[in-house]
Amino acid sequence: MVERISDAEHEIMEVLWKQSPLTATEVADQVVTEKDWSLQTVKTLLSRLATKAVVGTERDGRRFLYSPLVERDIYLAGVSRKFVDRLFGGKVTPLVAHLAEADELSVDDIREIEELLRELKG
Amino acid sequence: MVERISDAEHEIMEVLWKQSPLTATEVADQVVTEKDWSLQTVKTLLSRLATKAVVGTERDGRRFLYSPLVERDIYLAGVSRKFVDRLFGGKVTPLVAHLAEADELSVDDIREIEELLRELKG
DNA sequence: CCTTTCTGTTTACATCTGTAGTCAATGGAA
DNA sequence: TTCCATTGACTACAGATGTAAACAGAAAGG
Repeated sequence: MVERISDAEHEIMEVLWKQSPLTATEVADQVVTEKDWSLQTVKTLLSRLATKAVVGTERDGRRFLYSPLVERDIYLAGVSRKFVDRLFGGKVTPLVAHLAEADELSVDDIREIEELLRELKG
Repeated sequence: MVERISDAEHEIMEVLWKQSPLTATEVADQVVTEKDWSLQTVKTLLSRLATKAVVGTERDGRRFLYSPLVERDIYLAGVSRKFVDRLFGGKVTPLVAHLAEADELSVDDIREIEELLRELKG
């Protein structure tokens, strides 16, 4: 069971999933292009993630190098599951239906998903 | 933009979406079959939802009748959108792919979704 | 050597959440 | 009329979260 990751923490994880290991400063540099957090904030988030054992630390002289300990896929799977369970009674179909009705699905999306499903069956 | 609804609040909303208007006690009775919350807790959650203008109140003598002010569909659409945006870069296909890979999709699910997509195109 | 600069650690603090307890008014039972 | 049960309002309080400042040790520059 992966520990819960908050929204802000998730931003940090995305950076590390894209590239790692990174120092706190490097993470901050990446993240700052999106959000406007101070270096301190990024450090706090990294500590919290380290405490949760979601990122690992490796000493490099006087500083740390941070890397994810949880794979993005594993994490996403868990989160998706919880999401679908909570809002759609565990069924994916209503979710897709919903996104479709809300015009969130383009024709291309539909084609893509159909293709995907075909592969799944094959 | 619908105000953020917390997990506990969402439970309450589900009850009201199923049936409304209801008194606090009635909501508590419904909800208690699932969760084990005290009446007080339910009342607090109802107040918070009322403050956020997500449920409306209508006086009925000395008590209130509560009803949702936000449609379930609208709410779900918003939440789904945010979810897909945040975790899958706004694309639904990766989400479906993900659920599929995690064996979350049964053959029946796949058939259902295909059917749904067919209708969408038609 | 002393001062500045990195970097992690500690502390802070407001807001949100989950989960109630308490209070005061009020309406119904006796 | 007196008292109890019901109901909303107010208060509480710990843990999570977002957002950081302050501090302390080390490294590097002068």
